[in-house]
Amino acid sequence: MLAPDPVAFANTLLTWYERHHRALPWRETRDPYAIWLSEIILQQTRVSQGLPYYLDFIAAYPTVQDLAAAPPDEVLRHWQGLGYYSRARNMHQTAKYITVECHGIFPNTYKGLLQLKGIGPYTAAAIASFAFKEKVAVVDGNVYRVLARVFGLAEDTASPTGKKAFQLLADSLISVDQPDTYNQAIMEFGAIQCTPNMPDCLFCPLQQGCYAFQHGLVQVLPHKTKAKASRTRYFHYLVFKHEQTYYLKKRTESDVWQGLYDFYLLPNDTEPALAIEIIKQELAGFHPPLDYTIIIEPHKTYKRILSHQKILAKFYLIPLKSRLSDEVLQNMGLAAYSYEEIEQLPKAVLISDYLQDAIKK
DNA sequence: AACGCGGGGGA
DNA sequence: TCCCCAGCGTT
Repeated sequence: MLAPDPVAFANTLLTWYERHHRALPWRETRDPYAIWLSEIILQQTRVSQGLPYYLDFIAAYPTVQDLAAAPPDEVLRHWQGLGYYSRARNMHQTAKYITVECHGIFPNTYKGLLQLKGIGPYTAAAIASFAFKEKVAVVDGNVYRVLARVFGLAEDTASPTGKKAFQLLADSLISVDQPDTYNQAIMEFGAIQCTPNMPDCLFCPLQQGCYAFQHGLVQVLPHKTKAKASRTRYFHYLVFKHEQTYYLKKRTESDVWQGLYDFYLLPNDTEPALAIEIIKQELAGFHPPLDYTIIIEPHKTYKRILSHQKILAKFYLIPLKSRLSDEVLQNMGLAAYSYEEIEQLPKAVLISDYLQDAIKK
């Protein structure tokens, strides 16, 4: 059984797309800014999860100039809950670059787009084709899957040589007349028809020419290297509270949730059994001495599963009888915030969950 | 080349 | 549980 020739392959996808595609707001525009935003949001993110964020973000920042002018914390606050926060930080940086250095004019070629921070091969191809009709093929997780199965391409999608092979094949297949719609079509086909598990092979228009289907390899392709096992981390938060204010800290280190706000965190990953002793030692070492009476030990452990680590967090509430001194705040990187101010700060879902429980009581 | 980076949903 | 998602930047 031969693989379909390029023209037949593209035409089959285009015909399928016409019938089955979803109506999505970023498909109704040629504005490179709106397309850029949608593509950044959809990196490693399902359409169903990203769509509400897209609508909120485009309403808050309708133009690249609006985004460029926004305060960083506010941008991250809109991104809150979506994860991979470097996407928002890089996007903000690039918005400022485009506004100032490019006078608000988007680079309009694949090569030019690739220079921008946060825009890699996939996103450059997506913007170049969708906004400017450049004939360059997108290669994302969907495309890997469709091409690996239909053409029997067994290269590892994670290796550089594998990536090259897929990009080469993808570029050889892209429609000359409709590169933009073709790119949409192959991704949509991967998302709806040629899914990771239980693809709908029975009613697939490419079934006859599909290498994987004909050879019983649908479950095997594409080849991927297994993800590393995740590690477990114990987070012990000291929640300093004075009257109606909490003391929070902006995360600046190279770690999860960079740029977001949380509480004072015990250094390293302290074993749960040792935590309370270490906390008492830390509190005893304050200059000037800390004005507190009790540490309220948590009964609950908050759990977050990230793709690469499992975080088990406990929050030790420390009600203060007087506010922390400026010296202590300086040393610990803390600042006081009212409930209303906290609501406006960008926070990881873990922190939002805790605050929800804590403030409700 | 390998690693780090979120959060959610489906099987 | 495990896998995967319209990937990218850093080391």
